Amino acid sequence: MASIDEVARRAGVSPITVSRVMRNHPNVREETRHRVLLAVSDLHYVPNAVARGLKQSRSGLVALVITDMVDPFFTVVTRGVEDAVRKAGMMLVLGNSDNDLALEMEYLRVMGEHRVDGIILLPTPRPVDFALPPLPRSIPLVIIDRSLLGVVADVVRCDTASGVKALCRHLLALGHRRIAIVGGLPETLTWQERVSGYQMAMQEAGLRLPASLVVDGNYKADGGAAAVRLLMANPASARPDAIIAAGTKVVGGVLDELVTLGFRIPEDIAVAAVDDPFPKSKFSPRLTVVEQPGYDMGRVAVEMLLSRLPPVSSDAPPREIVFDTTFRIGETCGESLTVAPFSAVR
Amino acid sequence: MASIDEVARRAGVSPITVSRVMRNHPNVREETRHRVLLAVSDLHYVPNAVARGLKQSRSGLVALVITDMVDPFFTVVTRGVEDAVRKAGMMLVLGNSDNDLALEMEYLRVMGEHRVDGIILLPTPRPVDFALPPLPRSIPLVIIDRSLLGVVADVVRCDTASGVKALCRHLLALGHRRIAIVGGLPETLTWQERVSGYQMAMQEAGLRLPASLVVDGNYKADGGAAAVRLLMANPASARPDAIIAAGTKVVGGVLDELVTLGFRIPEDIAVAAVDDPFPKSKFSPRLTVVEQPGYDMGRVAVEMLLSRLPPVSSDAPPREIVFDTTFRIGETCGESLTVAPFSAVR
DNA sequence: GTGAAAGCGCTAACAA
DNA sequence: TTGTTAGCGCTTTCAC
Repeated sequence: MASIDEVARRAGVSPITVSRVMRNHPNVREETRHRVLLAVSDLHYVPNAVARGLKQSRSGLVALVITDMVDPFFTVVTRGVEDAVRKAGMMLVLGNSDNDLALEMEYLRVMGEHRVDGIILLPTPRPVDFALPPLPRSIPLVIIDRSLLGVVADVVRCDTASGVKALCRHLLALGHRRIAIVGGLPETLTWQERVSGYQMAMQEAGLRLPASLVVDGNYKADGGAAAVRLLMANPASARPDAIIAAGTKVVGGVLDELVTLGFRIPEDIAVAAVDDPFPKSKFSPRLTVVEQPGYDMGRVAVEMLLSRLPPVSSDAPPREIVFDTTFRIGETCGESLTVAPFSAVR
Repeated sequence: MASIDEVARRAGVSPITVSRVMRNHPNVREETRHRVLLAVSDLHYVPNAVARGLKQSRSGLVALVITDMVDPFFTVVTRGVEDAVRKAGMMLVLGNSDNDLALEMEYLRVMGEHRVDGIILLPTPRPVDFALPPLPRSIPLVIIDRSLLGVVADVVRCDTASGVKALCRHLLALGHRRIAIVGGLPETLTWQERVSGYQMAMQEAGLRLPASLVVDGNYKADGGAAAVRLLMANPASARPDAIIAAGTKVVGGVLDELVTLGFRIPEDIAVAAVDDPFPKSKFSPRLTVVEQPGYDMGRVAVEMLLSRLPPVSSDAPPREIVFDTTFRIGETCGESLTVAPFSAVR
């Protein structure tokens, strides 16, 4: 593998001149530039970004540590991050923590060893008093989706409290009264936020619902299914007439379990969700959802990160950017029983 | 940011001793090790993987250049790759080429500059005679999902020809005769393979179907929708009675467009697909599909790559590992008209 | 417009 | 068991 010295020798110049040519430095005579480029192509020279990174103390890498990129919402967040990172001329290093705090810490450590220029973190749930170990060179950190108490970092998140509130109002307007909300992970602010949106809407409607209609989970499908079994085991009068699922995976478990138990949607029970596991699909079931703008959240997280990096290197106090959800009416709450866009299963 | 020299000074040893401690080299006295670790923790020392990489000519990075990680099949491939890379103690660098050949080349170049230890490539379609530019240090390359003519590399792919053949047999057994296959991208071997599986099944059944039942696309939703419009614009007798969609995105467009045009599935027309956009879902529409084992394909691609890296560094001739598809019967081909697991839309 | 010298932080090879 | 020397490939600084 040819190095800059070999190129320099072949072109009859010094290494620094080759360096200047490779970086399009203006102060190079046209004829010299030409000779250098010839040698570069002769030797198939490819600059070594590792050596450059060592010298310049910048790796050109941005890390994304996320819980699970397979969750449709996070997939889109990741894509938004990747596109923005590429447009900034950098590369994305990816790690899935799988909601494992130890693994997340391990990733942060290794990302630190690799001297990534910045880290975007979608944190796994943790004890509230859990401190983030110091990152090398105090690498800039942007937290996405969830907040982390006691950590100095920019935050990009979405106001799902309002979203869930809107969802509840919609369900109430449709005549539903015993509304349940299920599947979020205790200790996460996102779940607390969604529950509080739910409670605000109930209070506003003057309803006092039993706490048993709020069922914790783990943001996964099995938690949604378990919640359904729990709720629907009640006598008919004590069952919910609507269920709000806290996330994309949860809603899958909820729907599956309701189907398994023989309940019809929306005739027997309405279902709504935060985020759509089947975005862009026109066919059944078209879920009624509030959606977070995952792609833009990823994009903006990168922008915030870049503003903390040279040549900008803002040291302004941490900012928090809060997106709004989008409300999209589907068919799982009974709004459009007269429409039959899909008849696959009869 | 503390360097190894500062740690050495503080611990009263030489830098190489610190290096030995950090890498758990055996030849260090317990007492010395202790002193070093103390200094490490005092100074919050984090080894610099960039410097180490420069010295050792290994970056500890594996690149995945993929067309679009948002496609559910590729999402899972990516996850399989990431898990395997992490287990090997390395990091994943990710790039989405978006089926843009120039962007793919650009990614390969930059990955080369960063001296990634290996590259896993899910190639974007290209002219058959398109040559891959040389990678620096001849970085080991594993090609996944598609093959690339004229490139020396290991390949991991899936026998979708057999899968599609099985799908056709199934449709034929159910009484369908005018079977169409739609949505693959011309010039890709995957599409040629799927069409050939289709043709084998038809031949086997003694059917001679018009070539117009094979409709090219771009592996995206709009291509599937366009194919449906084209096919269903025919008089009823010339329309297909079954459509096989070539991929996860295509089947979305196919279903949507059929619904929009007012066709019922499966009463009016059967639909089947290669890969399931809604994996693991029990509710409607449960698609009849053949599935590729994306996670394992990603995992095995990494294993093949590792076998080309030190300390193994096999230089055996290129290998090709071919997975089988899994056949899963759903409800979109009319197999279970009597079952009604989901009634969201009536 | 071009180059010489020095050093980023680390580790391989060899020496003690 | 520990240290010395040298150098990975690049760019910064300063000189010419």
